[in-house]
Amino acid sequence: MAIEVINVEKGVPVKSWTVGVPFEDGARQQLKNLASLPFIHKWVAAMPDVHFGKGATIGSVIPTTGAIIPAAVGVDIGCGMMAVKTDVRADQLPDSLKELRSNLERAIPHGGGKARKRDPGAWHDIPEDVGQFWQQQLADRFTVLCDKHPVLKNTNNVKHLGTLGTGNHFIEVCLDEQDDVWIMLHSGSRGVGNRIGEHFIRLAKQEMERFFIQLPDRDLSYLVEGTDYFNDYVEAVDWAQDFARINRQVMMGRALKALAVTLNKPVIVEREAVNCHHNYVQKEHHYDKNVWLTRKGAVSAREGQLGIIPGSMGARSFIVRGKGNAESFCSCSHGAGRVMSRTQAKKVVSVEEHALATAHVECRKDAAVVDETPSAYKNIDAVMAAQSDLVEVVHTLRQVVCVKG
DNA sequence: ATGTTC
Repeated sequence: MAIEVINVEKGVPVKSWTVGVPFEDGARQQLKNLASLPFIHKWVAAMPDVHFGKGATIGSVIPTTGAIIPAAVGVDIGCGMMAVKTDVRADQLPDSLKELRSNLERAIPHGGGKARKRDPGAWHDIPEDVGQFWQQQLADRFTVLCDKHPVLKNTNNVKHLGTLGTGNHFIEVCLDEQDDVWIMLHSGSRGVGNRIGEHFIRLAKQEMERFFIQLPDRDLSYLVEGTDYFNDYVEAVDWAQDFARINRQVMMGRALKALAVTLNKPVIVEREAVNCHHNYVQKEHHYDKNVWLTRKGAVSAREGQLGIIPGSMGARSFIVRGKGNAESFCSCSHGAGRVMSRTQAKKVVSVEEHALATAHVECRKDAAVVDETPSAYKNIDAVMAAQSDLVEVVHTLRQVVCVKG
């Protein structure tokens, strides 16, 4: 399998799994900027869905030693996917999927802004299961974080645990090649993760000024290992990643319940759930060194490890198994990758075109979701072909219901 | 992506 190598003057190379999936010059420059930093271990890896993003390129894998770039992790800390296979078969689903969609929409707070003015996509009263998860796994550590960083206090935190959010966050009902029914969802650490991200991005920028460090891009501001801010960030980011994982777990429980209520029968989960981040940083070992591995829009793909690569609304999604490709730092893409921005998509694609492209899916087809239309994304088949040495496809899923945030 | 807001 061919990869593209971009050599960077006074920096490490960029190794890019983008043969057959061209990407824009802006993203290329961002990758070069990253590769020019003095603390990158070996090289920067770019996945086939790579595209321009704030801070660092979406679809990049960044191994660092002695520093972390908070803006490379971004503000949607721990954003990722969860999927389960159920014992339900396609022919057991009702002819009209409208009721299933509305049951899912009722079971899981979603959306924001005008849709719910007082409590945008949040719990009004905290359900018991949510309260328990919070108390058992998140509450104490959050108190510690707030003591050191009071700016984290006035956030929605527990009120957002088990809620979907907005934008490209979604819940889907899909069918695999044997017509077995899956539930798949995409969400992150919501408002509180966002606050953590923004806070430490600001601190990193301040640190750069304090030490007179010049960078090709202020969004590459970093925290230095050993400093208090670094230690606090590692704690906070780890907490937000747990919040995101639990968030998806809570929603999955509720989605399965909504499916059971709709079918008026118990629903059994047939295979172990896959729950993977695609926007995160953690300690990993690569090429004889312990490094901080930032995956911004990339999924871990160690040998045998299962991951989820969603296509766009109306396209197919994939359950994949990692091949443990060392050169990619054991990673793969996190989706199809955008070819146009949200604003551009809304300008270029009509509501009618969007409705046509998603005709086979029970989903919203109004102007507000046109930015998620399939033609705003790269061709998922080309993206999968470009990473055939990173993952193998275990299941190909097609959506039948999609709830957008 | 989020929260707030014009």
